[in-house]
Amino acid sequence: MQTQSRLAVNGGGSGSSSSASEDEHEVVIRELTRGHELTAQLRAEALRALRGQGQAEATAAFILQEVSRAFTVCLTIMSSPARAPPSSQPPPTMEMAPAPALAPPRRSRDDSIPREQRTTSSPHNDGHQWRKYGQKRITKTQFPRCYFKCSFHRERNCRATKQVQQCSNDDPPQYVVMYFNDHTCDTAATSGMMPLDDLSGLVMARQQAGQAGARALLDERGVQEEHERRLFVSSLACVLGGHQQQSPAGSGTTAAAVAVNAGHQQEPPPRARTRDDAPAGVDAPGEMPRIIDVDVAGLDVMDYDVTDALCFGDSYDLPGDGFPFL
DNA sequence: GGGATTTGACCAGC
DNA sequence: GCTGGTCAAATCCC
Repeated sequence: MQTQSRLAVNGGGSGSSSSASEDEHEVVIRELTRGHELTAQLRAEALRALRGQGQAEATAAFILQEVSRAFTVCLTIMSSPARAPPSSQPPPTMEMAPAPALAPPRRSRDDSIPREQRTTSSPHNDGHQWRKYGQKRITKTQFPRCYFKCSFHRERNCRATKQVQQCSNDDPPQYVVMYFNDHTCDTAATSGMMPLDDLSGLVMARQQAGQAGARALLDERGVQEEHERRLFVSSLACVLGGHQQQSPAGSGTTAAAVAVNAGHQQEPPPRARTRDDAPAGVDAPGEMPRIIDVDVAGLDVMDYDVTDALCFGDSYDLPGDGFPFL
């Protein structure tokens, strides 16, 4: 995050006083808070103005949701103790530059503050691919906690992790999902030929309903989500390009959607590998800059920026309760 | 056979 | 020493 980086540089390397850093820190938090509030107001106004306009309404809602989410993430990071302005710490020197670690450092308990936390009945539906790497029974809790890493943890050195813990036996059961570290893989579920939901939910589902039931669930959801995914990509292309493209019966794809889908078929993403595979930091062959060739109105649409999250992110349930940050 | 999941062990913080 | 987070060998599944 650039703001963080600048602050870190200014606060440490310039030799400025700690009080100046504190002021700067407060200003950043205040401005972020104001930005968050204004975004909420803008969203209300936009949705009122675009009410009943279908795709435009959904797109505006999604974009503003993402803006709001960015503010939330920044505020969470800036408010965490780890980001507190230096007070009595000596100014860092050049020798304090991060040394190459021999082993990936474990997360200290001070860093155990999640960048995001939510309670949901569908912990799997967050638009990313996760791989379970552990499960632990936590004392004084009824249900075990499951630990997930981004599937691209090794390939792209993505440090994003999440923890999923069932918190109630309601129907449907509720899960507390905590997210740690941001995705650096720049990859959401759309990039994969994997099932369109990530596997964490299936893991939980398998534990509860048995594998046969989970497979049936996957098949059913896969068909439905594939259909909805195409509709969303189609809608996005229409909105961005100002085109009102007819959807062929049963297809629901546009030229842009076809381009997206064709691209993925030509370049199937590398599947998640085991620990025995390529060393970390080595990109898989065939990786390419992640710009989807959506040739509408001359726009290049970064896949995560819009299309991924629109198709698979939290806003997948648009326009219902998919706006937890507003 | 390859990849994902399970699960006991290990490690670090408190 | 206890607890939570992660590792990695074993196992499972397709």
